[in-house]
Amino acid sequence: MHAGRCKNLPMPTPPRPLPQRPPTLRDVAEIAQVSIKTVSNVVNDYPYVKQATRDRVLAAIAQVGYRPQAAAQQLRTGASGLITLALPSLTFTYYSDIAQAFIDEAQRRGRTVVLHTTSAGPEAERTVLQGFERVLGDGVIFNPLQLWEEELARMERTSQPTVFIGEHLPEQLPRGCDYVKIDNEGASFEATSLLLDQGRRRLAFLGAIPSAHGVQPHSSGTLRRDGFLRALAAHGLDPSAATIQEVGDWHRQDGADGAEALLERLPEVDGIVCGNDDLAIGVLSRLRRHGRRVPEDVAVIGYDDTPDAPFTSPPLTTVSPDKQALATTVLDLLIERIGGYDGPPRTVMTPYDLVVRESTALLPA
Amino acid sequence: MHAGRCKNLPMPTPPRPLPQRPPTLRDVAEIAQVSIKTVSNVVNDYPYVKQATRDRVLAAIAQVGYRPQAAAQQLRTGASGLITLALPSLTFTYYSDIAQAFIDEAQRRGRTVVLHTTSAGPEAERTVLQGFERVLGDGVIFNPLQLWEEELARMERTSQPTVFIGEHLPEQLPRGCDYVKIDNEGASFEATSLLLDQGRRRLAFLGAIPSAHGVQPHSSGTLRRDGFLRALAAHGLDPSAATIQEVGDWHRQDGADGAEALLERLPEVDGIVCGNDDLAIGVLSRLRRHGRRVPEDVAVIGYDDTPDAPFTSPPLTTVSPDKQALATTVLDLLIERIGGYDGPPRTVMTPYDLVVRESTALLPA
DNA sequence: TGGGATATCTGCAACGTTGTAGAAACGCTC
DNA sequence: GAGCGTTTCTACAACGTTGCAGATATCCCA
Repeated sequence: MHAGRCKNLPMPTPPRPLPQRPPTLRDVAEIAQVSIKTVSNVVNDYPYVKQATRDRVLAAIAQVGYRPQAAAQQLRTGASGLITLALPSLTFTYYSDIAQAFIDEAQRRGRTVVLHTTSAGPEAERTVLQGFERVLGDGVIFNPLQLWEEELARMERTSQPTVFIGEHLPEQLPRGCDYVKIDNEGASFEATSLLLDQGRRRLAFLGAIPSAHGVQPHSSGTLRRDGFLRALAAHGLDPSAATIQEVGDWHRQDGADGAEALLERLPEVDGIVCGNDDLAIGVLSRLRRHGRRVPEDVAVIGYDDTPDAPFTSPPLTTVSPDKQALATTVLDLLIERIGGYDGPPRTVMTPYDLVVRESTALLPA
Repeated sequence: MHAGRCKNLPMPTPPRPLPQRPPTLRDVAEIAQVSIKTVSNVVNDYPYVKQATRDRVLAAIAQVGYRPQAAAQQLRTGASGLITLALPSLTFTYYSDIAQAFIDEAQRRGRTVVLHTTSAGPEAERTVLQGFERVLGDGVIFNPLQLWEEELARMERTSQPTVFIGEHLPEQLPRGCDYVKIDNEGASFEATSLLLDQGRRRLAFLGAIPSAHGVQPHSSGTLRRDGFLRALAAHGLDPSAATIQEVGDWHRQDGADGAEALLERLPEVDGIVCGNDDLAIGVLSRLRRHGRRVPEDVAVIGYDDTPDAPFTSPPLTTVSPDKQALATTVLDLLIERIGGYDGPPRTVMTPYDLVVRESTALLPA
């Protein structure tokens, strides 16, 4: 609360408190008695530097603790080494798993991941598409959930190199991007067939999301449901009579709520194919509460093979996408685009496995 | 394999293929017929710009899709708006939860999170301490696991503004950092007391990690164990006779393995306090396999209140750290330091709750 | 001994932005 | 209509780095 200001006192070099700028090439150069450029050459392993000079420079670097400033490098070279990963939310185990896979794989390639989450909704996703408020990273890995297909289809080209992951993107993608997906429909078909082959006939799919405003959120739900229906048809059942249980979202709690509703609609259900593992975990908790035995009375299948799956009660049969392969493929494509490749959009399918655990054990009968 | 080089052909402006640089202030200025600085003034809401000029500039900005380049801003101003979050691994639900909390809170403050994971070991943690290879963000939030206390104590000051979270940091911290912690010991005391008050007497703590090379990894385990032991003593039991079950790490699988070992050592166990929820989930799965009923035969308590906890079988009693409070507190401190504050290290304790669920239900007796 | 290649080092300019200082135009008062 | 303050705009420099084009010095071979 010191109101008065000393207007005329000439402050001799106001001692800048903390923001003591980190050492620069200039500082190193001064100590090593060489030009700035030579220091730069040493840092960048330019071969034509005498060993003696190199040693002197390296010593100076160590002495002042020099580290290159990413901002200046980026300004000069146009590349930041940053990759933006835009996911719905880390509170879904599936996404935190793939986030880790991407971080590891990026670190392995000398790149750093900037994480952005879009659980806020379509507004947040649109921000991602438009390239954020500031030009920051070299490219984006983007898993949209709520994005209107038409919106994406309208774009002529993405604002920066982009690789989409997830589901339900339009056939016709803008220029400047690629798309890596997982065969949801096929995986769901395979999972459902497993139950049908066991003789179970009163199956339900849990995980459809009612579409609001024409938005199709979690459209992986749609694909997985389609695979479910196709499997029914392939086994001679009538898909139009199938039980499709809607849920509010894809968290554990939604699975629990959905299970309550389902048990009311179809008390004799003997197999539930869930949209993901989190839903399945909620389902298991409610089946237990209602005294249904798994797998004796009801079989349950999840999707994602989250780290939880082997430890649920009983351990959960689930579709396991190859997250490592996903990360590798995506980064290959993205870095190629960052490097200047500008061919037409490419679509790549990555593999999955059906991991069979006790929640779908064969009936002793 | 085109070996020959055309030395003398003067290439007239080689058409740079993709890396078409994004529009700059200069481009906008040209279109709007004003100086670069005026565009900058408009972008930064400098008040002394005529409305007509402002409109013209805004139109030009929209026309070319101008977005400021973070790198140039950082170079000029010295601040990037980036905050580095260094965590062990997102595959622990606890860490992915707090990562999300930090991302949200940072987004709310107009800052972006760079995520770095250090599961690779002490080497990776040392890199964080040294400020990484390049100067990138404005500050770090760092949850070390394996860092030698002495190593940190030896530092005079951190290489950039830092807030530590987690456990077992030295009393004497370097300059330039703060420390936000959770009262692990107290929480564990309270959790253990809950079981003792129910009359359970053959308790075990599961989650100690054998220390290798003098390193004290997961030292939260130590604190939580200490609280456990203190509770025993406070209830008139002999802490030196307590059962402490070691585990290899703190994943679900380690909980499962630890439970197997524990059941062999102390078959009559009637209460297990686990180092975290993931361990508890593994424990529950093995108790079930061995036919032990929870909570009738054995009560189980976890730590972290991960999203799994309400959905385990039975739902898990657990200590719930206030992640939102953690994120808020940490960012407050960090941003204050980034802003130039350079006072001595501060230590802040954030609150927790004991969430009682069925895994510790009272015995009907 | 000359000529060309090779090795080692340097200065300059530019990347896009913003702080500073100041020029120019305007409006007001006496 | 001179003087002064306010509004509006601009030029310049600098942040730290690297590509480019050279300047020397050194070496090898004819």
